[in-house]
Amino acid sequence: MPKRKDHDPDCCCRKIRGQGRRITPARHAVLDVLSERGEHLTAEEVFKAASRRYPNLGLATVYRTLELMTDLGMVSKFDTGDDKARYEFAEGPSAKGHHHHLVCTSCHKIVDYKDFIKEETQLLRRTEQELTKKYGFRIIGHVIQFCGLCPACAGRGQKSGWGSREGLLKDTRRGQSK
Amino acid sequence: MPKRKDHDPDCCCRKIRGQGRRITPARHAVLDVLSERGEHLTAEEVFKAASRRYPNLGLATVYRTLELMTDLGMVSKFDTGDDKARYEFAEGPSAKGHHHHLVCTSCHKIVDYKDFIKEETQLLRRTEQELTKKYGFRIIGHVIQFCGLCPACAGRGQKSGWGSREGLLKDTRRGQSK
DNA sequence: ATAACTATTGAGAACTATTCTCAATTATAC
DNA sequence: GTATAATTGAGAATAGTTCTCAATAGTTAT
Ligand SMILES: [Mn+2]
Ligand SMILES: [Mn+2]
Ligand SMILES: [Zn+2]
Ligand SMILES: [Zn+2]
Repeated sequence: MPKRKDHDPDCCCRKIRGQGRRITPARHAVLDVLSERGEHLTAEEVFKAASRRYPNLGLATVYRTLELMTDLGMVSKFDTGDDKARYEFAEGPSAKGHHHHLVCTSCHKIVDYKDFIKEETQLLRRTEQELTKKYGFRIIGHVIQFCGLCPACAGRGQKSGWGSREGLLKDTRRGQSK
Repeated sequence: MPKRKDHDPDCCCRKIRGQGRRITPARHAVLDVLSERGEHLTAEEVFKAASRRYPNLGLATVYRTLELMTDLGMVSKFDTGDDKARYEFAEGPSAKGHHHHLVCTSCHKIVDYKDFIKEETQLLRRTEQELTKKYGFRIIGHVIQFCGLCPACAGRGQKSGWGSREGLLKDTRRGQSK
């Protein structure tokens, strides 16, 4: 049996409506995919999956819908360093609640974690206040992400794109590695 | 008088040499710009500035050099959500030491901050250990970034690209705003 | 239900930061 | 100096995302 949709249509629709915005099949399809097909999806992945359900969906519409959802706070958009934005539900029953990401800079595997989230949240709140007072920013969110090598990639010394260190360097020189 | 170069050529050169790598004028030019011209520079900005010094520098070379420096850990690369990677010195006299960023999602102003860095570092270290134990990742680095609206942008309700919330929504509809 | 209004859509073109290709150059070791 | 292979510049190529625009279809008022 198919996974159940649990994005709570009523709640979502209520949020989407407003400012003259409309509920459309394309938007439903995107929401459905996001709630059924796990998380950390790229726009392309959302597009492929949602197209099955709603065959003449356009890729541009997926981008537009994801942007809207993000702006509404229903979806969170993030980037793991592979030049493809990723999206996941930020609220509603299928959302995992507030969590952060551990990313493999080599294969781009993403792990959700909540360890120390309590402490983090506390520290973040204090930091936010300090930053607001000091710099006058109206703080809206934060990005916390650890990067490293997953067990598989750590095994054979992989090159990591982000913040890698000597010893893990890609060999960019010509010639065949004898 | 011009700002002094303070990227400590000896230290840098020592790091660059190795694995058969070479010191070249192009690499020097990039290093110089990075150490003299402040931080948070895009590749294009580095290119323009470095070209003045070394007129037939190629943009591709700048990208290659910045990637190398990043891999060597001399430079840190980050992204503020405007689809342009930014670079800054990570170590050496001109580096500001470990700090994090506060980013305006509207005008992309970047503020360095060190508030609570001590506490953050402590928490991060504990979290890293926990994550390593639990998921087997070899952790290499982290990204911590607050996003919000700078005083100027907060003034007139700007749209923020990342994690914005209702009330700050861009009006995407057609027609002229009466 | 019907009509009017206008937000939304799909298709493809356009955009743009970054990477790739390759012959020519040049830093380095001997 | 010579030999070797790393590096370079120029431009082409790539790829994720945004834009354009005529056509379509939610929504609201009638
Ligand atoms: Mn997640
Ligand atoms: Mn900085
Ligand atoms: Zn991996
Ligand atoms: Zn701003």
